Amino acid sequence: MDNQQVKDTVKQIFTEYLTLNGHRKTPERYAILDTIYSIEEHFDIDSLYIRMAEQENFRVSRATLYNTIILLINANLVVKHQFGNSSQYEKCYNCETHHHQICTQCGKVTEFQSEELQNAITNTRLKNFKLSHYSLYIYGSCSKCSRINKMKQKKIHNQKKEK
Amino acid sequence: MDNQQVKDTVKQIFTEYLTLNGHRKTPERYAILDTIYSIEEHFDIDSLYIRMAEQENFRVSRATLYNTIILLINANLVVKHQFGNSSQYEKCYNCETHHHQICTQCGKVTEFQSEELQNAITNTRLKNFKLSHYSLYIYGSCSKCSRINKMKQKKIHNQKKEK
DNA sequence: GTCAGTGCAAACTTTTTGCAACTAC
DNA sequence: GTAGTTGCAAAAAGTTTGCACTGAC
Repeated sequence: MDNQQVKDTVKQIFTEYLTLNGHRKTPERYAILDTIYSIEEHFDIDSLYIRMAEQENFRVSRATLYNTIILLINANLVVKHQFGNSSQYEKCYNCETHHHQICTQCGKVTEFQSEELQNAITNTRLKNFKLSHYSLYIYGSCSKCSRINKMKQKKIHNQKKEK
Repeated sequence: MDNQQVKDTVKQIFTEYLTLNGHRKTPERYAILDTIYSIEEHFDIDSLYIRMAEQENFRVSRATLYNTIILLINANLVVKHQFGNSSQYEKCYNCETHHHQICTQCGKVTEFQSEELQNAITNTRLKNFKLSHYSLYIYGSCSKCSRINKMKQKKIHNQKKEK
């Protein structure tokens, strides 16, 4: 499925969702959906706001962005993440399930896929709970920060030797 | 290990951490650690603040709570979670690893354990990344909200029949 | 005695809310 | 026409920061 096909499909899904729930089909809502499905990474409300204004030339208020994002989450077209200071969002239709690695030192977030993990999680039997989606955040040190740490430790080691 | 033993041990660990990193051993820091290890569930800064003031009779400023929590996270004695609006924290020494179920409708958070899942995650080979800890958040509907949803759907179904 | 740590208030950031104007239905 | 949406600005909520004072070392 190419990008335009995905955009058309999610537009359809969103339209159905809006109709079913008695919400109006405003140009703002479709413009926001379209922009989100042009973004490949995570984004927060502020960067979405700026992107829409600068790249798409479409001014919407932040309040509308917050409102619309909630609808999109309920329609299962967007997922919300909470690492760092502000909430991060991500399109989720037709996207591979992925997991997140978060470096606790530099804050860098990278993604990785693992079918095994995915299966292990979705096959877990949950008591009194109906799974809809999940987020796995793995915290630790990225290669860059690990290297810096090693160098620091070496430095301390050498200083002790000098004494 | 009973509760007091755990408290003593984490106090030791914290003392080591403070010494090693050239931080001072203030009464505030130990009072905060002690309070946190009296709390069984998740908590946020505000509820910790209130609990310390009301139950422990120990006034600390919120700023100090934020500062100290960072030290405790670095000392691996507390973990930070981010669901809902404010950051949630949790003691983590001598605690079973657990995973979180979050109801997307009522926001209720419950915990569950699964060794299989735990093993699947910790055994995952990560590229260029050194795991220190992780968080798994499973979103969906709790039994209560699932029941409400079913009733709603039934109602809609019946209404259609009437027409 | 010195400087890290604390308390307080102000500042800042992110998100929510109230209200008038607008527009999809 | 009407009620759901939008934009704006103000408010709220959570967190960080600057500064004077305190107390651990």
